[in-house]
Amino acid sequence: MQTAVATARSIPPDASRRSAQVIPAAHRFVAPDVGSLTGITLHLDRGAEIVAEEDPAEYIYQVVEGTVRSCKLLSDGRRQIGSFAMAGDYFGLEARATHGYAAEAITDVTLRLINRGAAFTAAGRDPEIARTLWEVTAKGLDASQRHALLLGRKTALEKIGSFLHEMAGRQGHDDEIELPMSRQDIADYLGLTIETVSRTMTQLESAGTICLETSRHVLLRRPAELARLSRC
Amino acid sequence: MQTAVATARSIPPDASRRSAQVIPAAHRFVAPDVGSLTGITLHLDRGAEIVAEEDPAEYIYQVVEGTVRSCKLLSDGRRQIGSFAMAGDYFGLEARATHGYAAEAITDVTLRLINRGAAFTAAGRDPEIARTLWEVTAKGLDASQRHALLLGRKTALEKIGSFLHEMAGRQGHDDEIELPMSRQDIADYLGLTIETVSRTMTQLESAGTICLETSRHVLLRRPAELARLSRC
DNA sequence: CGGCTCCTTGACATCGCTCAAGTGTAGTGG
DNA sequence: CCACTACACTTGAGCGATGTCAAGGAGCCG
Repeated sequence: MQTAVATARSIPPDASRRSAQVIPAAHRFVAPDVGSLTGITLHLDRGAEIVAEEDPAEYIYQVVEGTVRSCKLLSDGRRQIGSFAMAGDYFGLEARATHGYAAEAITDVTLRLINRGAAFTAAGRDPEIARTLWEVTAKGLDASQRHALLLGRKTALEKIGSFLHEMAGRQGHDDEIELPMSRQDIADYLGLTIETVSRTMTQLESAGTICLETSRHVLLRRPAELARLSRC
Repeated sequence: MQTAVATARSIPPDASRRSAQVIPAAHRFVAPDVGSLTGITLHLDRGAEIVAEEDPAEYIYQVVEGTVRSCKLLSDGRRQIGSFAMAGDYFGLEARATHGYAAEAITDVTLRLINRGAAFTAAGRDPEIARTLWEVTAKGLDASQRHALLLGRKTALEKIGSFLHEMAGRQGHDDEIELPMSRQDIADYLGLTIETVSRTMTQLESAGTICLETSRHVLLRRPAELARLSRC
């Protein structure tokens, strides 16, 4: 296995949306590994663009450490973040030969790159690898559909509640979250504006549901309340 | 291959949201077939619930004729339709052993059922089947992420424009659409209310972009304008 | 013709957005 | 260590797109 350090492409000038903090602790849930496929390990700085929309899909990526956002843009700059990939998560695994969304490092990240062609060849030989590729994709689809329900039908309060609940689950803590992403990223993930995110967080704090130790460090005073807000 | 006619489960009492019209003409784009896997063919009446949320995932379904909606519900009845499955499309192919969404027949439908276990077994033997299963899932993921961008960041006008543009593409016509679904279904697909859907359609008609022959039969006067509204 | 639905339209309310300050907070250089 | 800068975040005021509530029209079927 090779190792490399790179800065990749530089940040697009418009991206006044970088994040600014600590890498979250190791996560409890780690996706299954794509069998014996080795890959290149890559370290990237926060803000690096990993793939751009419509880039040829050369690699499948697995996050080793750090957080990556996958997003789509409208021509006027409106942005929708489809998912945050954290330790163990895969991204860049798609049907078409080009990426359908951009991927950017929110924190400094360590990635494992798997050649797309090699992965497909291996999947053709080994049913277990094929099954894992499919499962990774199917879980992404499930998550995306749950996210669509949130975007289309939940209120701002429910969106923030669901988000905090989701992050707590992913970080494996019941009562404490470290947010690696900015308010702007949260807004673009939830289909809100940055102001509404901020106001709604404040509202949850006033209600005693959470405590904002710092803007990126959140204590969950009443996790059950967040679970209720995120419930279907 | 067996054939059967059934009425399946009856419509939940709350579902005052049935659709009421003609099956669209055959579609131009037909998804690849899952190899040699035969299955049961099933005819269902409009309104039939094909699978409920959290039902055990026994089958993978392919639509032969008609239209199916996949949707998720919040406990208070708010609904989000994730996708409409039309001739050739698959649904019910998921990572978990239970369905993540309900599927309901919008029109009378003909379905091909493929036993989930049998499909996975076949995929374990035949890499081409495995690849097809993955591709179907990956395309669903891609569609779901484009849909998330629409739900999170587009205006009502852009949502309706994108929807009409999408339907025109799927039906293979440039200037005419037959909508198999109700205004309520469209609203639940786009994250709007039925009134906003109706008003926005009227607005597009006043602007000369479309012509509502009947509420379900739409002529596209300026397809380029719809393409512009749906553009990224 | 009567009774359903489905759809459209109007009047009004409201949630979340826009615009605009103002307040941290981290990083940098003297 | 402090001053300065640059972001990131919060808060307020006002507005507007979309939702809510209510009524009426249109098509379909018995």
